Amino acid sequence: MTRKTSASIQQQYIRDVSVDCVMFGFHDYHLKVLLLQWPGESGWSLPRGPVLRNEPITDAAIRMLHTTTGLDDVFVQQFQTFSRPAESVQQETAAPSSRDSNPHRAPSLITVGFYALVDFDRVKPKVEGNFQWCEITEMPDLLFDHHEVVESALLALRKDLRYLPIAKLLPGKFTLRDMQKLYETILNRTFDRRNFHKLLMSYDFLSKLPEKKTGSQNKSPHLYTIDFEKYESALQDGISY
Amino acid sequence: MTRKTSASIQQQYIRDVSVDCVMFGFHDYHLKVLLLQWPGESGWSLPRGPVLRNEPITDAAIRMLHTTTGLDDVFVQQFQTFSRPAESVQQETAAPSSRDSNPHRAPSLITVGFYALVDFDRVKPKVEGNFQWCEITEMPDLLFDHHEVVESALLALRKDLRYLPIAKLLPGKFTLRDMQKLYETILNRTFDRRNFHKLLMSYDFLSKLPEKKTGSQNKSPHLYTIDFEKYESALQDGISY
DNA sequence: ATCAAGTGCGTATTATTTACGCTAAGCTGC
DNA sequence: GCAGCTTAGCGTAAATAATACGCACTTGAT
Repeated sequence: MTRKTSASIQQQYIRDVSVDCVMFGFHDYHLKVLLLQWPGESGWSLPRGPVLRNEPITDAAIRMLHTTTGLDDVFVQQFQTFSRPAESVQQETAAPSSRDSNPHRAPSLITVGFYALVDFDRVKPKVEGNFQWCEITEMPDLLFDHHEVVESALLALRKDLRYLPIAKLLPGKFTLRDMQKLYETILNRTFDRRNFHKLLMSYDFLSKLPEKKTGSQNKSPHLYTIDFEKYESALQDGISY
Repeated sequence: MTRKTSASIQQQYIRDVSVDCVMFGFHDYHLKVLLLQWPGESGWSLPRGPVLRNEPITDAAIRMLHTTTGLDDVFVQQFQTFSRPAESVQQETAAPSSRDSNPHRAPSLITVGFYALVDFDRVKPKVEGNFQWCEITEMPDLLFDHHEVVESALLALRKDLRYLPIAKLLPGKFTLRDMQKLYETILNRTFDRRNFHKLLMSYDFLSKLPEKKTGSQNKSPHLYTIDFEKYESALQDGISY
C-alpha cells in the first residue's frame, strides 16, 4: 500500500504523540479520577499511551483504557490537545525499538486529551504499578502537565454536560437520588428534589424497575435503568437543567 | 538543555503532526472560509503547516497564518484533533530535510484543527498558489479530510459563540446592523432589530463613534467600535442572545 | 418633500426557571 | 404500633428571561 516501507514499520507508534485520559468515576457521591503510578516513576499521573500509525486517535484512547482497566465499551470524548516544551520531555534518541517496547513511559511532545465516563464499580485496574481513585477536589501533584489536563477536562465536562451521556458514570441500576447527586457534584450546585424529578420524567429515557434499593434507613427508593437509545436522542437536543 | 541532540535537530518539525486552520471571515453579510491551492496540487485545501519541536501548537497555528496571510494578531481557537489513516498519507521516508524544506505539502497523520476569526479586509494572502474566500454554504470538494474539518469547525463556532470574541470578524468600525447580520449568519436565524439593539446596549463594550457610515440610500447608521477589554470580561460570563 | 431605514423608547406576551407547599407511602429502630 | 425519616408525586406561585411588536422621532439620499 505504501512505497518503500515495510509493514512492520507501518505498525509502529507515531513518534512524539500520545493520548492522555482523564477517567471520571462517581462513587460515594464524589467525582473521582483514576490515577496511576508506573513502576519506576516517582509520582502519580494519568493513564496514557501511544498511538499506532494506522489507528484513529479515539481508538488509541479506548485501546489504552482497555489494557489499563479491562473495560471495553468506554465512552471517551476528546477535549483538547496539548503540546509540551521539548526541554520538558525526556528525549530518547536511542533506537526506536527501545521506545516502542515501553511506550507508556516517556511523555510526548503532543498529547491528545480525552476524558472517559465509566461505571466506577466496573473498573478493575490491571496495571503493573499502583493506582488510586482520587477525588477531583483533592488531587495530589501530578507528573508532567497532568494537573492542567485534569483541570481542562473538568471544564470541558461541565461545558458539555447538556449533550453528554453523563449517566455512563452510574451503575446499571440507580436511584433518582444518585442521578441528582451526580449532577450536583459535577456542577457544584444543588437542585430541588421535586423539580429535578419532574425534569427527568419529562424525558422518557428512564425506566422504573420493579426492584428497590434496600438497606438504607428509610423508605427504599426505586431503581431505574436508562434506555440508552432514547437517552442518546434526547441528548441530541441537549437536556436542560 | 537536552542530552545527545544538537540544537539544529531540536528545531526540526515534529514529524507526522500538523495544524489545519479554518479561517473565518465575514464579508457582504456572508460567512466565508479562506481556501488555498498550492502550486502542484490539484485541488483546494485549508491553510496548514507543521509544528516545531519547541513550539506550543497554538503558536504554530498563529505562525502559519502569519506566513500565509500577513496577519500577526489573529485570534485562533483549537477545536478538535484529527487522525488520518496512514494509507491516505503520502509517506516520505526520504531524508527529513526534504520534508522540512516543504513542510506544507504532505498531509500528516495527526492534525490539530484550529479556527481563526479575522477581519476580512485585513487579510492579504501571500501564498505562491491561488486562494479564494469561499462561502460556507457553497464549499467545493476539498483535499484530504478538510471537508470534515470545516464542518467540525462550524459546529464548534456555533457552540462556542456565547464565549467567543465574534466581533473579531468585523472591521474596526462597524454598524449595529453589521453585528446583527453577523450573528444571524452564523446562527442561521433572525433577531428582532430592537431587541438586538437593547441586548447589545445592555453590555457596555460598544462605543458609538462621532462618524457615521455614508453612501447608503437612507439614513446613515452610526459606527461603533469595541472596547476589547470590556468585551473580554463580558465574554467570561457569556453573552446571551 | 418623500422615502426608507436608523434610533430609542415603551409594553405585552410567552416560556423557562426556581421555589416550595402538601399528601401519601414505606422502611427502620425503638 | 409508633416516631422519624426519606422517597414519591402531585400541585401552584413567583421570578426571570426570551420574544414580539407598537410608536415617535431622526436623518441622508433622491
